[in-house]
Amino acid sequence: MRDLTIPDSQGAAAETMAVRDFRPEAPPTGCMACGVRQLCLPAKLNASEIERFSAIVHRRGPFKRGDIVYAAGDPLDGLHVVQAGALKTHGVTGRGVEHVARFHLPGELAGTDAIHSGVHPWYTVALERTWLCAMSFEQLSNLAREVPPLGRALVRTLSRELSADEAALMTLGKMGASQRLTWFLNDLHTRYAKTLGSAEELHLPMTRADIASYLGMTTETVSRLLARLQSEGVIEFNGRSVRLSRAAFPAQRCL
Amino acid sequence: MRDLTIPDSQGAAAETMAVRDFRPEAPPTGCMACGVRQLCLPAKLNASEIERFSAIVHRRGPFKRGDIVYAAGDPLDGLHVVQAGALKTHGVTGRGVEHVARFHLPGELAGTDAIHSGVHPWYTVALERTWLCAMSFEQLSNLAREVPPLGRALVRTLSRELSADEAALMTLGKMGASQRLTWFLNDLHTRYAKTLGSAEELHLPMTRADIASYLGMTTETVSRLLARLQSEGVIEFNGRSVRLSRAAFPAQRCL
DNA sequence: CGATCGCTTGATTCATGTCAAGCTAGGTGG
DNA sequence: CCACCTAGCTTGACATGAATCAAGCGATCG
Repeated sequence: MRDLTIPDSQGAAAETMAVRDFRPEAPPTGCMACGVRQLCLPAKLNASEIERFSAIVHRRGPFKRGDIVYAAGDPLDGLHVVQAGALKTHGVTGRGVEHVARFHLPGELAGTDAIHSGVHPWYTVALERTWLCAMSFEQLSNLAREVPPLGRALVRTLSRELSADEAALMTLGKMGASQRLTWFLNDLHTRYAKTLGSAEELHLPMTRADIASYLGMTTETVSRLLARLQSEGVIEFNGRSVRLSRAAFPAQRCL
Repeated sequence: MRDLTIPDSQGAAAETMAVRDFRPEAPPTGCMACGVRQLCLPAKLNASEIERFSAIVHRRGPFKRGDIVYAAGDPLDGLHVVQAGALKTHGVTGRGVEHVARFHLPGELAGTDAIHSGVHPWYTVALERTWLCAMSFEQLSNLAREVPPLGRALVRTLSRELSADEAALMTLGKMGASQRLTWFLNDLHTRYAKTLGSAEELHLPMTRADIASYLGMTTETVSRLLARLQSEGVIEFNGRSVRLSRAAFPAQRCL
C-alpha cells in the first residue's frame, strides 16, 4: 500500500454524517457483523471461514473527499472493499482532464483491475468520508487456496464487476444523454439498495462533474437534464439528494 | 451448453481462409502446441499442469458468421476461448437494435460475465469462421482448486478483461469520434499482435455496423472517418483490411 | 469576510446523427 | 456461366442534440 498514512480509525470526531453512511464511526467489529457482508467476499462463507477471512482484513479510514486510495502506476498491494462512503476510479488525460470509469459503493471491491499487471492503471479516490476494508492480495490469494468458497467468491465478484462494466458500455454507447442519466440514477439506486435497503431518498456522493464525466457529457448538460426530468415529474432533487418517482422508473431495463 | 450442435471439427473442407485465421483446419493438438497459449489460461502452467487442463477442454467449430455461442438468458455451462476467428458480445434493445459491448479475439476468453449470476446476460456470436475451445466452468473451477496456478490464471484473466473494459469506458466516454476510431484500430492491432505477431495488415473481422455500434456512432460516420483518416495519411484501407501508418500511431496512449 | 468550488441558466456553435441515394462484391439460382 | 439480388459500404444534404462560451448565485472553507 502506498504511503498514504491515513490515520486508521483516528479520533472519531463528532460530525454529521450523510444519511447513506453506514454506522461510520463504529470500530470494526469483524466481517460477521458487517452490514455489507452479503455483497462482500465472505457472503457465502460459514462462520469459521469468515473468521479466517476476517483475520486478513483490516479497516482503514476515514478517508476524506479527494484522498487517494490508488494512484496510477502504484504497484498492486491490497484490494479494498468499500465499507462506508464511496470511491471513483478515473484516468487523467494529457492535459489534466479527468475521466471517471466507475464508482465504488458500499460492499463493492476496488483494485481488482491491477491484478493482472500488478500495477494500478488508474486513480482511485474517495468521494466522501469513506471507510475501507483492506486485504493483501497475496494473503487473499493464499487463503482462497485453502478455503475454496472464498476463491469462488472472488471469481464471482470479478465476474459481477465485468458484467456491470459491460452494462455501462451498452448504455453509454447507444443511448441519448437523458437516457444515460436516468439509467445512471437507477443503477445507483439499485446498488445502494443491495446493502442499505431501498431508500426513498438517494444521496449522490459525487459532484455533477463526476457524473458528467462518467456519462460522457458536460456538467451543464447534467444540470439541464436534471432540471428537465424534475419538470417532467420523473425525479425530485435538491442538491445531491434525489428522489426517483417509481412510476417513472418502471423496472428500468438497461437495454 | 445450449443445443447448438455445431459439428465438431467436421470435414475440414478446403476453403480459402483469411490471413488472420490461425491454422484453422488443423485438428486440436492440445494446448501444448496451441498458438494462442501464451495469452490463454495455461500460459504459466508447467507441462503436466497443461496436460490436465487440456483434458477438460474440447475444441468446437467451425462456427460461421452469425452463429450463436451464447444467447441472452442461457444458463452458464461452459466458457470458451477463441482459438481462431472472432466473436462479438452484444445486447438487443426493445426495438431490435443491437449494441456491441466487446469483441473477442484469438486467445481471449468469453462467457465470464455469466459466472456471477449463472446466466449469460447478452448474446455472443461469431463474426467469421471461428474455432473455440470449450470447457465446463464446473470442471475448470474444480481443477483450479487442485492446480493453484490455474486458479490464479483465471483471476488474472478476469482482471485483464476488467481493465480492458475500463479502458474502453475511458476512451469511449470522453473522446471525439475520430479519436475513438483510431483508438479502436490501435487496440485491435495490439491485441492481434499478442497472439499472431505484429502484422502490417490488419484484417477487421467485423462489419462497419459492428464497429459503429461498439464505438457509439453510426456506420456513416465510421465510413466518413475512415475516408478522412486515409486522406490524412494515417491509415490505408481497402474494405476490411487496414494498414496503420506507424508514424501516425505513436505508441498511442489510451487516455 | 473574501475566495473558491459546485451548481445553474442562457446564447451560440459545431460535430454527429438522420435521411436519402447509389455503388460494389459475393452469393444464389437459373 | 451468367444475371440477379442483397448485404455491406460509401457519399451527400440537411437537421439537431449536446458542447462551448459566458455569466451569476449560494455555500463552504480558510
